[in-house]
Amino acid sequence: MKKTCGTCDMRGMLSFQILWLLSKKSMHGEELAEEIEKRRGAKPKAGTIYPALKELKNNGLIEGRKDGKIIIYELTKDGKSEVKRAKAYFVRSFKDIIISE
Amino acid sequence: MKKTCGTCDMRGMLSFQILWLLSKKSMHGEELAEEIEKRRGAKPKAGTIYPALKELKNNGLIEGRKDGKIIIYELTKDGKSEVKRAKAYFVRSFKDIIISE
DNA sequence: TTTCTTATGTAGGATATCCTATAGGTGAGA
DNA sequence: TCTCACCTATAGGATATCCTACATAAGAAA
Repeated sequence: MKKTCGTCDMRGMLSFQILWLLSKKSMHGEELAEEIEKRRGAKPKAGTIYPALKELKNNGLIEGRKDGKIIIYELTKDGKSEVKRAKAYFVRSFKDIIISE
Repeated sequence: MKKTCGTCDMRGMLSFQILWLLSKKSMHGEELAEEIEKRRGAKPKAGTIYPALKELKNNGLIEGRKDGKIIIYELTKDGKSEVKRAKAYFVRSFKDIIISE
């Protein structure tokens, strides 16, 4: 994923954004990448998105079920509570930036 | 700064948050660290905040003026336009997370 | 069955964030 | 002047993100 923001690449948001997207709708990897592209302007590469999904799966936050050649990921119970926690932290940290529209 | 969020450490937001804070009010390093602590719950250490300030200065986005023993940082002209750009990117990327309150 | 396309996966490395630990500088007050 | 508190600063390294490049798998279509 290219550096879209000159000042800061806003790393460390990918896993959070994936979790949040999955809390709205179960999706497969490519679909997630496209949703992220809509928001960030750059599409995470395969080598970015799949390792991230693997990590989330290893942590028990998401699980995948095969559907033909694609794998649809959804939040686990732990994933659902984690996304709540993480979102609360995110909002607390950055809310005033967004509401200053 | 400790990992406050289990899922993701939300790295890469520090420089942006500094720029944004300075767009509201000129501040010195310690003050910035305290403002960030209010939002994130953890205070960036000296070894985090000063290298970040140095980098922003090297990039011509902020400048410091000595005032006794403290150095008050403020945005340069470039810094002001950069914070606008970066904020637009941030809002585009994450707005729907916050408005889903 | 062969080819094309799409989705998934991994190895290896570049880069950036952020930390611990340490040290220097400056003003305040005894 | 001497100490104390606070702010600033840097070296060095741990860690995590994200990439490029390559490889695998599986359905679609000729």
